[in-house]
Parts: sequence; structure tokens; C-alpha cells
Amino acid sequence: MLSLKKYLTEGLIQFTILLSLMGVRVDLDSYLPSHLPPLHEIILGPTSAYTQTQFHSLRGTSEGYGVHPKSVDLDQFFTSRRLLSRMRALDRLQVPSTELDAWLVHREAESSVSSAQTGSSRSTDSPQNLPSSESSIRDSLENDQGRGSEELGASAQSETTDLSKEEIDPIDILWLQDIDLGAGREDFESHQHHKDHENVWESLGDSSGSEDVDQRLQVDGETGENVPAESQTAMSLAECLSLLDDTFQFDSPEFPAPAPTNILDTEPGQTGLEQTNGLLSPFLPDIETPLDLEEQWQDLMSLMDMQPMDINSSDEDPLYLSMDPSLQQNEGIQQTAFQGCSQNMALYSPTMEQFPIPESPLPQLSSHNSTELNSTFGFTNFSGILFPSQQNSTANVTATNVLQDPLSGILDEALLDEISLMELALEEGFSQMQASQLQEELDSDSGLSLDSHQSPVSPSGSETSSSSSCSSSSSSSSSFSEEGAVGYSSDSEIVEPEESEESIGYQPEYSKFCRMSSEDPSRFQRLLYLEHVGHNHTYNMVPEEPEEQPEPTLARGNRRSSAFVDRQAGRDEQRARAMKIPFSNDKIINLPVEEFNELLTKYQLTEAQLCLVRDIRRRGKNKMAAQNCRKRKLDTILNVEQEVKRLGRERSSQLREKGENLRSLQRMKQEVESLYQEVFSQLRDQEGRPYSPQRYALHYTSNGNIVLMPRNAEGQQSRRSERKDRRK
DNA sequence: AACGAGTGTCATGTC
DNA sequence: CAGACATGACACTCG
Repeated sequence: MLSLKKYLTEGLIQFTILLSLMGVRVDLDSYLPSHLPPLHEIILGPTSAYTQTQFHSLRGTSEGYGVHPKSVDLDQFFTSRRLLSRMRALDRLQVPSTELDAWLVHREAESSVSSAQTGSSRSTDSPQNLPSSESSIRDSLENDQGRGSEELGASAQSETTDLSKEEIDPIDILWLQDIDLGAGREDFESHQHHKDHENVWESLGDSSGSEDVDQRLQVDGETGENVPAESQTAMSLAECLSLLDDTFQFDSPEFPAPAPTNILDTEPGQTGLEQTNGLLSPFLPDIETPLDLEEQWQDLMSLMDMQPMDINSSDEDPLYLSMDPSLQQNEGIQQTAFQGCSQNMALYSPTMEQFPIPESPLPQLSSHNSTELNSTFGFTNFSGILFPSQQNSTANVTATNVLQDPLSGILDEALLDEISLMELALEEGFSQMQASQLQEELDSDSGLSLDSHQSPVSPSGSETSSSSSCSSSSSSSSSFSEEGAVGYSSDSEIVEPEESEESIGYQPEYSKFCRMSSEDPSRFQRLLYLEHVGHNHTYNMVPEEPEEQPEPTLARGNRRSSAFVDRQAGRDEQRARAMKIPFSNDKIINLPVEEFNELLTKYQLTEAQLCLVRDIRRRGKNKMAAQNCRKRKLDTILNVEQEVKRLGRERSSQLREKGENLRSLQRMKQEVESLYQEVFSQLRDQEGRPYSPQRYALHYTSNGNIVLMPRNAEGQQSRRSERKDRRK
């Protein structure tokens, strides 16, 4: 229980540190998965830094650092740790540079078609199961691969293709590597499923007639793509719909979305796009804050069962060219997105060839090769977003102006810039933080990666192999070069058979710091001096040898920290020698308690000797414990550092995706607005006159129908209002 | 001389 | 309860 509590405590502390280091509040709750990416542990390996027990319970595990719970066999462990640290050093060097590349590449994908695609594809995934960037990138990859051949002939599509590829920035590729790939297939299958579904639509689209349209629209209703959107606005319109039943002239009662089709069917000659701009949109510019956009986007994503919008549909759609030339200035992603609407328009109106659009090559309406196109941009999908805002936004707008871009409010460049700036600011802020972290890492790497350091206390094989200064426990039981106070040991070294007289069948795998040896007699004097000068925390310290002043001529520069280590480590050796302890400190420290006691019983030791031996053992074990503790601290710091960077990358990725989604949403709104205007412009009353956009507005009902309602009746939802509607 | 890093040691707590 | 272990705190050396 304590271990668990300690683990949780450390986790909370680390999380707190992370949040504090992040500086900015991040809604990680909604983003972070509950588990860490496996790559984290794959790279870092299981660390002892998080737990205490884990460090000693690894023997026999698959990770297999093999630390004996009693005789701490740390050499292999730390050798492995050293290698892992080097790997981490490589990672530290690589990842930040990759991220820099990612910023440079990605920022320009403002108008990428795949942004909208990404936005739509996100909805097909189960967001909680699949990391956002992963899904988007996967979709991009799939789409990119899938349409490779098709785009060869379309020069204009190269832009979209490139843009799509731009989205596959290195950081997301790293994400892909960092994330379990298990979810990809589901995503792909879902994608394929939608493609199949789109094919059905396409086949339906080849036929003409209102019944076909009905079928298609029924299919649309069955997909459930419009369910939530309808529920917001059209539910209130259901009552109006019932009133309109007698006045509506729909051919079929179950006609889900008849208005556009009928418009096109009945009076093609009287319709014209010239009226499009003059329409009064029911969803005229509603000033929306980014938060609203975000909320609406989330609503959209949750409501719609959108499939990834394939960029194949971005072929130069003549219909698109004819729909609203003003939109042609949109590039890349906007084109594609609008074409999506255009396709839906074609689905609505298979008889659109009657539509007097000179630039519209009619055959392509039904035979368009945009098989990948889906119903993403169907009216149903946008009604929930757009129609609600139309209720109160059209009062005093004339029919001849301001309607060119009714959604200009939300599409305001300032808004987009604000979003982009905010995003960039956040990202750059983090990049700076990362840069500083990188610098700190580079600066402190030598200090952190002790394992890779050939420091005097390094347990590395190169050091331990220098047996000239450090003998094994078995080879020199009588030598003071043997220092068993340090717990680092190496399994790589051959465990020689224990033949010393003190060894009672115990073959510890311990080794020691090589420079712990202090065979130089001159050191003893300094040791004694140090022992005398320094504060003495030892218990029952045996009276030391007569102190001698250290040689004042000893050059301080020649001293090394290793010498201090040697002296520190050799003090007990010195004392043991002084007290004539008949066995090595190595054994004193590392033998299990049973064997240690047995060892003591084999020799008739004085009380002072026994005290010294016990103090040596206590200090030696505590020394190892302190070293392990410090190792754990370093590992914890490194892990926290890695986690901070990982979270920063995740945060940046999600911010980027958020911005893309917002832009995609705005584009879709704009496109739906255009479609609305066009449809409304085709409406004619019984006398063949167009409806006044100031007096009427199209509304979407819960059952998929589109009804024309007087604006004065919208708010009241009155059943008494008279309505006129014509199918076209 | 001050400072930080590294280390050893002690005291204390936990298991 | 003894032993092992972990860890904060302190002191020391060294660069």
C-alpha cells in the first residue's frame, strides 16, 4: 500500500510539475489519453525512478535488468541505463529539430484541402479512441495514397495533393510512431465503409427524377448524418411543416429535401444565379467568437457522421465554377469543400441540366468522377449550424447587397488571423520553451547522463575493467584496493569463483568503483586529516590513528574528485585495516545478513571491531542506497522532462488541429450559405415571382424536408401564418 | 571567495 | 524487532 501511495504521490507531484512547467492552462483532460504512449517506455525503458520496488523487482522480468534484491547487481542495470540514456540523448537531439521542421512546413498549409478533409474525417473516427493527429494524418495518408493515380491528370489537383502532403508533417509522423497503431485499421475500414456508401450515392446520383432524389435523400436521412443538426432548429419547425402540408406542393409527402430539386425541375428558365447574390440569407453574418465556432464545430462533429472527404472530389468541377464565381477565388481546400457542396447540389437536382448556368457542363453533374464525395456537405449537415443563426439575422438587410458573403462575419480574416496568431503564439511559445529545454538538455546532458560519463564512479565496463586499480572481491580480500562500499556491479564481468576464506558459499556479483582503491599510503594521511577536520557522523567511531597534517605542498589542482571519492571510500578501509578486520569491506557490506553474522562468528572480534564492521556495513549500504536514490532522482527528472516535451508536442498538435477544424467549419458554413442563396433564388411563388428573402427563409425540418417559411412566422412558430411553397 | 556538482554520511521513516 | 532500504539534510571536496 505504501508503494502504491508513494507511486500516486509521485505521479501527482510530477503532474503538478508538468502543469506548472507548461505555464499555460491546457485542457489536457479532454485530450490526453489515460495512458502514455508506449514509445515513451519503449525508449526510456522501465525506470526505477518512479517506484522504489520496481527497481529491485526487475530480476526475472521481461525487461530484465536483473537486480538482485539482496546483492544489488547494478552494473548491468546501469549499463543498460547508460545505453538508454544515449538513446535518449539521440532522441533529444532529433526531436526538437524535427519539430522545427514541422513548424516551418506546416504553417503554410492554411488553405489545405485536407484540412477540411481532416475535419470531416475526424468525425468518422471515435475521437476518444484515436488521437486526433493520428487519425487526421492517417486519413491524409490514405487519401493521398488512394488518389495518387487519379490526380496525375489534373494539374489543379497537385496543389491539393501537395497541401495534403504538407499536413503529414514530421511531428505527426512522430506521433504516428509514438502512438499505438492499433486504431488505424478501424479508421481505414471506416473510411472504406464511407467510400462504399458514397458509391451508393453516386450510383443514385446517376439517375434522374424526383423519386431518385427522394431515394437519395432518404438514404441521407437514414445515415443519420443530419439528425442532430435538425434537432436544434428544425424541431421547432416541425409544427410549421405540418401546417405547410396542405400548401406545399411537393410531389411526395416523404420527400425529404425537395426544395432545391423542385426548384430546378419546375422553372429552370426563370432562375439565374444573378439572383444569388441578392438573396437575403436567413443565416446572415452572425458575429461569432472563436469559442462559438469551436462549439459549433464540436457540435457539428458530434452530430454528423461525416466521412473523410476525398480530395478526388476536388477536380475542377464545372458546377462549382458556375455556382458562384466569387468563390472561385478560394483556393485549395475551399475549392474542394465547396465542390462537396456542389456535389450535393447535383444530388439534389439531377435535372439541373435545365438550370441555365452557362458555365455548367451538365453531364458532369451526374457523371462526375468524384466518387469519393460524400454527403458531408449535405444540407442536413449544416442546417444545425447555419439555420439557427438565420432566425435573427436578416431583419434589415437588403436583397442586393451584403449577401455576397453572408458568413463574412465568421469568416472574417481578422478572426482567422486571430485564431492563427493565437495558435502560433502558443506554438511559438512552446517552441521557445522547447528550445530552452533543448539548450538545457544539451548543457546538462553531461550531468544527467552520468551513466555515459566516464566519471570516477562510473560503473561502466571500461572503468570496472581497469582491474589494475580495483580488484575483485575474491582476488584480494586483503587488499585495500578492494572497496565494496559501492553497489554498482556488472554482470558482464565474469563472476569469479569465490575462494576467499571468508566466503561461505556466497558469490556476490558485486564489484566496486575502481577508483575507490586507495593503495597510495600517502592518502591515508589525508584521509585521517579529512576525517579529523570533517564533521564526524559516524557511530562509535574507532579512535583514529594519530593525525598528521596533510602535505601542504600537494597541488590542489592535481586533486580530483575521484581522489575524494577514493578517500571517502577508503576511510572505512583504513579503519578496517587499523582495526585488523580479517575480511574485506566488500564482504562486510554485501554479504547477506545471515552470512554476515556467520562471518562474524567465525572470527573472534573485539567489541570495537564488531562495531567498526557494523558501521562499515551500515555506511556501505547507505552509500549504495544514496547512490541509487540519486539515480532515481535523475531518472525522474529526465522522465518528467520527456513527458513535458511530449505533452508540449501533443498540445501543439491539437492546437494546430483545432485551428484547422475551425477554418474548415468556416469554409463549410460559407459554402452552405452559398448553396442556400442559390436554392432560395430558384424559388418562385405561384405567380412565378421570386420570394423575398426578407420575408421568407428556408428551414430544415426534423424529417429532412426543407420548407419555406415566412420570417415573421419563424419566431412565433405560428400555425396560422400562410405559406407558399413551390417545388422547383 | 562563492557556487554548483558530486559524493559520503547520518537521521529518520517505512517495509 | 532487526535488517534493508529510501530519502532528506548536511558536510565535504573539487572545479
